[in-house]
Amino acid sequence: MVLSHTAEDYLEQIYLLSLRLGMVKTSDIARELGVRTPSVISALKLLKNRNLVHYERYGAVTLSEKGLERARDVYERHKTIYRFLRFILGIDDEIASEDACGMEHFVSPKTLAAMKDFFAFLAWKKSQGLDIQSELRAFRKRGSHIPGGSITMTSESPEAQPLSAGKDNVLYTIVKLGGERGVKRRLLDMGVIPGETVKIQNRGPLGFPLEIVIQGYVLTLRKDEAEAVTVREA
Amino acid sequence: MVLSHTAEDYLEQIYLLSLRLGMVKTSDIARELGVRTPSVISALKLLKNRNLVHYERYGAVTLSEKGLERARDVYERHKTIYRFLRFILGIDDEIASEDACGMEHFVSPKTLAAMKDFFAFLAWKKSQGLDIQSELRAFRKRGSHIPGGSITMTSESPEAQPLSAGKDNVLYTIVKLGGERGVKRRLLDMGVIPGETVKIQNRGPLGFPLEIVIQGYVLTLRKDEAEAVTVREA
DNA sequence: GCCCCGTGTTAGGCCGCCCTAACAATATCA
DNA sequence: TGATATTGTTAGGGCGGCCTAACACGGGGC
Repeated sequence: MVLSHTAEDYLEQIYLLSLRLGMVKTSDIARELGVRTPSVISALKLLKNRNLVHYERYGAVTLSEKGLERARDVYERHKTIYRFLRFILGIDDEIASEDACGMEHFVSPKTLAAMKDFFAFLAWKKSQGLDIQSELRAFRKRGSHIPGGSITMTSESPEAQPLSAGKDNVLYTIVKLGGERGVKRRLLDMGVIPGETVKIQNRGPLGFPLEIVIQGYVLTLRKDEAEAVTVREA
Repeated sequence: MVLSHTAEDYLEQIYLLSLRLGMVKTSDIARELGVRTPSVISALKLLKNRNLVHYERYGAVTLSEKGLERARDVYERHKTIYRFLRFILGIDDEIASEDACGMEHFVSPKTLAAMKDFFAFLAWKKSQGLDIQSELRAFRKRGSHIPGGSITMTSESPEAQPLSAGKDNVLYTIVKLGGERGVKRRLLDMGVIPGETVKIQNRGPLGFPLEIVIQGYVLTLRKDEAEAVTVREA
């Protein structure tokens, strides 16, 4: 069932309030979500039509079977993200909570699963005597940031060529992106954009994939991706 | 300047299209964002009123100084999240891209900074001969998930007490949450909810903070937080 | 120069979500 | 029990964002 983010927020909040207070009134929901009661009422009507809540005029709000399931799901996502932000990335609880509220409606099941796996992984490493969490904390405290920084140069020099034909350890300026939509999107996602400087630092056994450095990050480009990138020597 | 998420999406897309195609037409934006051209037009009017884009009837769309700045910011967030999801959590590019699109409007600067630090941390560890990234990949491949699982028991037995007065290594069922709003919210964020079973497994030198186990996760509770949790022996 | 076709634009409607103002029900207390 | 304060609900409006349908502009073939 497709549900708007606000609807999910209402469900989640009803769930949490029922845990905290036992019985949920419209005004509680309004206070908690920072909206006025009429907004809550109309939201409840919508949720009732979809059989997600039980609600009669002047009565208490309760979740239906389906509503409870959905609410728990949203809350589960919230918790996972919150914990991840707070205990792995080290974000303060205020901000972690806010970020989690925003992100909980967008995070895919796979990403969520990966976050949970991450916890398991850290626990496992810890049981082996390696406390990555506290090492990371210490690392951040030392104030080490991304080393190297980005090199940005724009030159008007000679021939443009596909990056796939480039040499190792030469600095290139990206001139243009080609390729079809999927490839292009992926390149842009990774930060491969015109004007940026890039270097091939390594490659796979058959010449591909390329390991490139851009803006201080190391990325891997498949052959079709490298062919879609037009560069010029910097 | 406060800007809706859709407005940010438009700016970002205009930026990316200008990088890819040089000149941006309304129809390009529509195609890319999956909306119809009239929607683009009205969005552009709004952006123009805010001095974020330059745009004349039947003309090309370009970003203003301010618009470019904002677009770069959104794109920067997108990239960081995408990279984090893809290269640290190991999500496939399709899903990572979608998730990043949703999350980019909600992630706080601190969280973003923490993600970048994480990259730096991994690079540093790698330079020390420890490749956490590939270890994590291998770990996930083995299919290890959260060990232990959650224990859920509900008993109707004796006195309720604050968790702060609890003994170590005894299983408690959470009955109720008290405390003021901030504290309650934090507890709920962490998954401390009525009905759950909890155990104190360790504590700080002066009795606090408590290290508790809930649903297989280890959390730390300050004194005020522990006092707000009413429990009963399970 | 004229017509036609594709593309860009305006007009106008719908829906979700929020609001304020006014009204209805309930609770409180003399 | 009836007057009053509190709380909940309906009515109606605004705004953002999307749509379709209808209209305007601009370039290519003749």
